[in-house]
Amino acid sequence: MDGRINRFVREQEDNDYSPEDSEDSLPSAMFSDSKMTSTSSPRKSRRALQKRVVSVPIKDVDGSRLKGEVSSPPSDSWAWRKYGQKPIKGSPYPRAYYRCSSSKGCLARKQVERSRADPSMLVVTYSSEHNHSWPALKNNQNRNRNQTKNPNQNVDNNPIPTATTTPVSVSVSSPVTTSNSDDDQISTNFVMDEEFTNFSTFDSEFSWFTNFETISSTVLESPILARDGIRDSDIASIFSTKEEEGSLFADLEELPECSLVFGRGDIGVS
DNA sequence: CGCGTTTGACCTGCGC
DNA sequence: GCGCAGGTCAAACGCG
Repeated sequence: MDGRINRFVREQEDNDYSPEDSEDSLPSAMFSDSKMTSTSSPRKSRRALQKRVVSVPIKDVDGSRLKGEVSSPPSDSWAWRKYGQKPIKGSPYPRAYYRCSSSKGCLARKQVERSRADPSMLVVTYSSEHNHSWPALKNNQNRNRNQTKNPNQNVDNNPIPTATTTPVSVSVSSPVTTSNSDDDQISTNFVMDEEFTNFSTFDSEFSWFTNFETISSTVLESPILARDGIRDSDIASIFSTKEEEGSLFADLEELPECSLVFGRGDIGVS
């Protein structure tokens, strides 16, 4: 992985979920209530589930390891344990299911699959939130072990971030997408990436996390905004959603020193 | 030994 | 009510 790739993040709040606003690679059924939780956990309405959908370029993932299956999931700061994989109807690519293993009892989960619209992209859907703070070193050690275990396995690589300055774009999105296809949305993302803003970020895997954090607190995709242009007021209104999103992945706010770097605006990272 | 992945079976929601 | 499809469980196994 070269890590210097833009990662296109979309955030959705299922409160406003409608089938049209999902990835076409994410069948509507996945957003409705299902056995998302174990028998020991209260079952939520599928529509009540919060999730974040992230598109991640996988150009750095060599095809030999793919063999049509889900490639390595985008790394973030957490340890994830794969607990299932399913072929998805209509998609040549299976979907992999991960749960957070950074902390016992953490309900955070994510799904990883390749985008049907753009096989060079991975679509990662996060649901639930971490109920713990920054992963313990123990997990980093385990993850490091995983990296060397078997390169063909779907494991998270979670390197200690090295700070570099990389232009990273953030897509802007409204919770309800007007586009009907991934292609539309992705192309919109690219437009926005060029025009909107740059963020300093970490190199390698951590750029992904930076985007995640940034999106969490700021910007959503918006095909409408993308077409009509963005004003400061628009951005400000989008930024104002930070508090509303605070409950989801709230622990991301509890980052260690690196969280300063994740902030918006002019960030100098040497 | 602890943690990971793999994979088939099972459970559940949803559409018809 | 039934069948399908997505999501999860859990046993088996691998790795260091």
